[in-house]
Amino acid sequence: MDFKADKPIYLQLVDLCRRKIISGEWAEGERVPSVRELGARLAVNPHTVLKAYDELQREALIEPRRGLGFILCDNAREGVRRAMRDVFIAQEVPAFIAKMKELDISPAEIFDVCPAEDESRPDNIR
Amino acid sequence: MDFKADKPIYLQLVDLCRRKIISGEWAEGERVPSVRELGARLAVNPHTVLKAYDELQREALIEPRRGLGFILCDNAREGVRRAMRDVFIAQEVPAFIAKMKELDISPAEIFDVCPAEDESRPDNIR
Amino acid sequence: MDFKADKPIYLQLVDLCRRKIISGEWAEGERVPSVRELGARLAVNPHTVLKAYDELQREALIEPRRGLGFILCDNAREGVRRAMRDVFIAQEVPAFIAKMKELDISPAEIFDVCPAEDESRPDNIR
Amino acid sequence: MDFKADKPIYLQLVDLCRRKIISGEWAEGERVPSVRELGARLAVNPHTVLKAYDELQREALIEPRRGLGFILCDNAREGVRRAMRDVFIAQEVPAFIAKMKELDISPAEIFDVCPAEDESRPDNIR
DNA sequence: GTGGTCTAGACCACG
DNA sequence: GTGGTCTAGACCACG
Repeated sequence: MDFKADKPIYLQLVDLCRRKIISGEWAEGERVPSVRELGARLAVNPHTVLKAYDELQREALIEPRRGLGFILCDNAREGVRRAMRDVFIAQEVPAFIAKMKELDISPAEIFDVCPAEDESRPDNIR
Repeated sequence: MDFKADKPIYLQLVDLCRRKIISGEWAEGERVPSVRELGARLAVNPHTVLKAYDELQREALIEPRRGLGFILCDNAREGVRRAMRDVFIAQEVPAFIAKMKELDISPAEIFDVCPAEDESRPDNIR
Repeated sequence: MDFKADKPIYLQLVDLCRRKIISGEWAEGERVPSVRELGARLAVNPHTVLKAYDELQREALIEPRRGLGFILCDNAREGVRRAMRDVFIAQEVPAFIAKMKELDISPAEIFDVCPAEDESRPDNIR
Repeated sequence: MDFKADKPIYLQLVDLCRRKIISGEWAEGERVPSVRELGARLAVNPHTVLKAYDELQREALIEPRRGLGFILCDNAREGVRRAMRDVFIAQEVPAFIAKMKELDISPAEIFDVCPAEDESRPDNIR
């Protein structure tokens, strides 16, 4: 894992964890990696991992179990999914569209870049 | 102008200037606002504006004229446009598509959010 | 350290750092003094030191380690040495020679000033 | 004439004038170019030329003649020559030698760059 | 008027 | 502890 220089590592860790949650890699009700383990695996200070876990805890996605570590909360997966969808639809999509217009990029150009394997181009169906 | 808290003001200023350049609001070969003027207009310290101008200067978009201020370089507009398009196509579009898949969002949902006023979905008109 | 008045302090700091690099006083892969420490030692504002470090960073001589400070890059020593030699040979030597001619100063006069302790005038020894 | 960005134009003008004086291009007792003329020729603000002339006047190299402009003082040529030689010998030569040592550049390397057409290599004589 | 530099002091994120 | 950012204020050279 390589971290970008322009964003705090702990926030990039939060993103990473969210992705592990919605992908199901981390299962609800089970332990997530300890801060030491995750820190070692990613070559990051355990302190920094803890700061990311603090954030996840504040969002009620993980909770501490005395002597055990952190476990993934029930409904965490759906919770993250919904929250990320909301932000994506309400903020990222409009920003993306606005940037397309500003740069005068047509949808066609985007289809060229990303050939839309499946259902993304309606006229391909049937 | 309101600045977001999660990104340095001077970088947001760089973004703002780039937008003024590609929109043509700033004309090539002419003076751009002085650091004092832009700072006053945006309620930002001139020093912070200068830091943004330093970056634009490093990208060869503006150049200082002693005792006069900064001039927008020739080709700045096309240069910015091309650079921003390249980054958008090569990085932002793929990241956007990846996030769509990750969140299981179909193109249809995006069209709902952003009704694509004009040519972007020609086959839907009437 | 005393700074000359006709050159920005931060540029004189850059020169100073380059000299510490080529002399080996700063070792590759190790921390260089923090901006606070160097600032205190030289009676200069840490902000000014940071401005010098920014320049060194742009030249890929040092790189920041979050929360730790700056590290001297690998190959920094040889890189600085080569760059300084190139500039010296291509620009400073010709300018020096040109000035000698302009002022009608013979090489002999320079040897008088600078007796060339060792190998620089071998045929004169004994 | 192209001016370097890292040194005030008026000081570069002073250098230029000194060179015109020691080369004899400007003759003692005769008018030097007016600030307007020199400014136009070099594409520099006359105000800036005047600032350079102020400095030359302070060094007693030129003096104003009411209604005429400035004339080059008697002994200006020898005066400049001596002053520049003094600075060259006392400061620039030692700095040059010091830099050679610092960069580990031998006199031989300099001879390679600058083949010393005439008397600069004693063993070439006779 | 313009930018360039420097200081002093503050607050912050990071590790 | 570290660097990064920002402000306020000052002084300067330049044109």
